Amino acid sequence: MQAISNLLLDKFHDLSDPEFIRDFESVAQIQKVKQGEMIIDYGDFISFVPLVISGLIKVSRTNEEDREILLYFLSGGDTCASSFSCCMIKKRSEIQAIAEEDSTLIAIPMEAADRWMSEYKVWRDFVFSNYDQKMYQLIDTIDRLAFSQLDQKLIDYLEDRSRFTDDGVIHVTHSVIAHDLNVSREAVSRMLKKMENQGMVTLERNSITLND
DNA sequence: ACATTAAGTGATT
DNA sequence: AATCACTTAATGT
Repeated sequence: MQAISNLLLDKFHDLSDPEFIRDFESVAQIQKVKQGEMIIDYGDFISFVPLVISGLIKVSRTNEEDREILLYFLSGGDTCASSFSCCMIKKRSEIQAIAEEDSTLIAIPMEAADRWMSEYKVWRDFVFSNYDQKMYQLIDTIDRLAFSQLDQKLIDYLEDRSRFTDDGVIHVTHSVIAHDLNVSREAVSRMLKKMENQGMVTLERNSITLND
């Protein structure tokens, strides 16, 4: 039980309250997910709040016309903002979370996450600041979908994703990008080629490097 | 060696 | 910019 709180403190420094940690240890569960694994699907009843320790999670939503839109990514130190609201009002999930890489999560039972809101200031602050942060990311996403042309969308997308790598190499195929941005694969390939000619990126099979 | 998948390209709408 | 048809290159079995 020592290990799990170390994981917590390593990625979530804001939650370092001794009393909280003790309570946390009694309910938290480590959950490992493999790349491509569906963590939350539409209509799932969410019974826990996930805290992401490592890896990368893609949170997205698909509309009636089967178009998937990317909402945001979660990496170490993040939590799923919409899972809170989902839990609190006992609603089924409106979104989908898929592991983009092998990832490690800590699952907090909804009952505890709820109770902590009134018991621990560190937890409450953490939840709200995270919610706020994710809201801004969502606004960015909306801007991107509504107003940007493909070149800008691509740059934003790549910058967004490169924040989650330490060597600047993004492991992704053109068709995955195309899918995330709701454009054709050919358009992505052509645009990336242009960007490569301008020296902005370096292209390899299955990976893209963003050059400042 | 062969099949599959990723990426590049030109033509058409 | 999307779709189609096709080519080329890399990777897996």
